[in-house]
This record gives sequence, C-alpha cells and structure tokens, in this order.
Amino acid sequence: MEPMDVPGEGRMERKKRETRQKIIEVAMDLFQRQGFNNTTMEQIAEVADIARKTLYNHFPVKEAIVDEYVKAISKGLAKMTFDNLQNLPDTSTRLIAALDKAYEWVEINPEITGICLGYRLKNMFMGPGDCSGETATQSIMTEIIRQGQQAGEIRRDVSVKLMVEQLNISRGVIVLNWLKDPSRFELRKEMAKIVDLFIYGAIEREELEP
Amino acid sequence: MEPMDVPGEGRMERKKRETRQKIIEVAMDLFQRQGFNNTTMEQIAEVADIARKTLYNHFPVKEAIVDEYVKAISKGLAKMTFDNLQNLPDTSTRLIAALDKAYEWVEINPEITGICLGYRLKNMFMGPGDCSGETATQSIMTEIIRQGQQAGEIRRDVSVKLMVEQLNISRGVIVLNWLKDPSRFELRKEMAKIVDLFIYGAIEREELEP
DNA sequence: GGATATATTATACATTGTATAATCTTACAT
DNA sequence: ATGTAAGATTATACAATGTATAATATATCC
Repeated sequence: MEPMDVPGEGRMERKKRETRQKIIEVAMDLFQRQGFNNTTMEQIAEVADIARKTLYNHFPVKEAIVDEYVKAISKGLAKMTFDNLQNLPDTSTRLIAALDKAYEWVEINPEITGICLGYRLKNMFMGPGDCSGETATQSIMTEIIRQGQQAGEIRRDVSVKLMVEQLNISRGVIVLNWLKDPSRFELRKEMAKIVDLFIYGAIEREELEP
Repeated sequence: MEPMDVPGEGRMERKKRETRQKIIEVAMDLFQRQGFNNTTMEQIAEVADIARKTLYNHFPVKEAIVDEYVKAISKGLAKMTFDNLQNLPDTSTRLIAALDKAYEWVEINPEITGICLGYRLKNMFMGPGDCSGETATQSIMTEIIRQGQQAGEIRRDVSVKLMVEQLNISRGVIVLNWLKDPSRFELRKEMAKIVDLFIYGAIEREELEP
C-alpha cells in the first residue's frame, strides 16, 4: 500500500495518487476501529486533511473505498495462488483451491467483505456499463475455465464469460449467506458444494461404475 | 390492487392497509410518469396526502414500494402459470416455461424490474435475516425442483433451497444484464442457456447416441 | 367512559451526494 | 521564464435521504 514510485508519472499524477492512498489508509483504519457505519465521509476527510468534496472526487460513495482496498489485497493473493494451481488434476479441484485461498482472507475480514460484495453486486446492475473492473479472482476463474475447455473437460457451447459470471455470483451469494450467520455452516464445505453443482449440474447422474 | 375487504379485520388495520395501497398507487403512477429517480419521497407523501414520516413508517426506502408492487403482480402471474406446467415433460422445460411467463412482464416494464431486482439483491445480503420474503416465482421454482427430485431427475444430495437460491440469482443477473443493453441479446434465449447450464452443469458430456 | 395501544403527525437533525464557481498547482509551449 | 491551459482542490450551498423524539389523533378493549 506504500506510495511507491511509478516511472512515467508527473508530480501531479503522483500527488493525486498519494492523496488517494492516504484516503484509503485513513478510511480503512477508521473502519476497523469504529466500524464502517459509524464512520462518516466528513470524518474521513477531516482525518485525511482534505476537503469533503475532494474525497467525493476520488470516491463517489463510501463503499468505493473499501472496494479499491479489497481489489489491491485480492490482487496480491491472486499472484501467490495462481502458480500452485497447475499441479492439480482437474477443473473442479482447481476452482476449489483458488476459492479456498480467497476465503482464508474473507473469514478474517467479514465486515469488509460484506461491504465490498454488496457494493460490487449493486454496481454490477445499477452501475454503468464498465464491465472492465474484473476482480483478480475472476480472472483466475476465467483462466481455469478456459483451460478446462481446452482439456475437453468443460463444455464449449457456453461462453467462458457467462460461466465465470455465474460462478462468481454464486460464490458471492454463498459468502454473504455465511456472513449473515457464520455459525450455520462451514464456508469451505458450502463452496465445494457450489463448485460441484456448477460443474456437474442439478441433474441426477447414473453411476457408471457401481 | 383495490382495497378489497378482508374478513377478520378491524377498522384500524383496514385503514392502515388502505393508506398503504394508496401510497403504492400514487407512487407507481408518479414513477411511470416522471421516472423513479425524479420522484422524491416528499412528493409521494404530498400527493398521497400523508406526512413524510408516515410514508417512511410504511416503506423504509423508496425501492420498497416498487418491491411490494411487483410482489403483487408476480403473485397474480404465478397463479395463472402454475397449472399449465404439469403437462410439460421434464424439469428443464418446466423451468423455462415458468420463467418465460415472468419475462413477458419484465420486457414490458424494464425500469421497474431493474429497481426491484437491485433492491432485492441488496436486501438478500445487507438486509436482516428474514428470508421469509419468498417471491412467487421462487416458490414455483421450488415446486418444480422438488417434483424433479421425486421423479429421480434431479439430484438429492443438494438441498432444494440451495438450488432455488442459485437459480434465482442466476436469472436475476441475466435479467439485469439484459436491462443494461436489451439490444445485445434475447432474454429468452439467454434464459434457456442458464437453465441448461444449471441442469446439466459446465461439464462436457459424451454423446451417448451419435 | 376511560385506559391502552397504535397510527399518524410536526419538528429537528445528521448524513449523503451533487452543483457551482473560485483558487491553487502543475504541465507545457513559446 | 513566463504566461496559459488543464486539472486538482477547495468553500459554499443545496436537495434529498433516513432517523429520532415527542405530541396528537384514532381505534380497541374493559
């Protein structure tokens, strides 16, 4: 999260990026200490020592701060995860492994996760058509599915994009259900169920080898 | 939508229900004429001739009005739909038929649909744990899946509740994607794809009869 | 009729998010 | 270097949301 140097960057762009970073630092600290709902944009602006309007220039709503923070975290995790996946035998296993990694973090940061997921879902619908903002986890899933297709394991008559979108929303719902009542079920087990349902479908399969 | 009589109901309960109905009528009319975003709670209260606070007592947020309206519509449609399903041969066909019926209405009322879906999704997550508010379409889907299980067509190792939840969210996403750019694809075709993906999964099936 | 519960109301308030125009800083070309 | 254009920050004002509190009206029940 440090404001490290970026080569082709003027003073202006750098300063803007620095205040952006500062906002995120300050805000996340306040969120952790007093909770998300008890922290106002006013307060964030004050602690970050900028005008409220400047804060709104960077982040149109409070949730957007959390979103950007989580994106960075997620990006870091993804890099670590991806290499380990190649050893695994099939698509199902790879998907579960990829998601498990992400959920270690989720389990530790439930509130942030909830805020972030809610915001992303809302944006997926109401937001503008910028589907550009792909999550790191999403691009990993895309890669896994594509590999599965090439290996002849995953069907080709449905686009990768659609499948990833569906799987992504499915896992979102599961996480949010878990957040509402963590004691009710184990996140990983539920996740494995979802992946299985996604891959094999709802149809009853006849056992080929009894 | 008329305030028809309900047998065991006192004057007080009736009056409350009547103002509730009036709010919905007035609000929906305003929404249709000037758009959802251009209509304020203030204005709704004024036209309905009640205090703003009373309005908030009935509906905590503007979206809730739309939600209740749509619930009523949906209930009406569901009743008409259900009987026709029994003639259809399998789960897949039944699901597609049930959803197609609902989407006739969706295609005519895109704005309302968008508001309503966004609200429901937000509530599914952030809202309180009252999963009681089951949609009419959801209960139809529940019934279809259950029948499928009994016929040995649908797997039994995953709960009906989970499957309906997943399918429901899937169709929600599809509709919202369609709303963002109706010209991009046909809603029904996309819906059939989703149902197929839900039933048969993402796995590549070997053709048994070539 | 009077006590009690509930719906409605008036009022005030903190917060959100937007709009406008002024001010300051950087970038760039002459 | 200097003036100008672009863009970032700011002060200020505003409409609207959603909540809290206490007062008032209305219905219900004994």
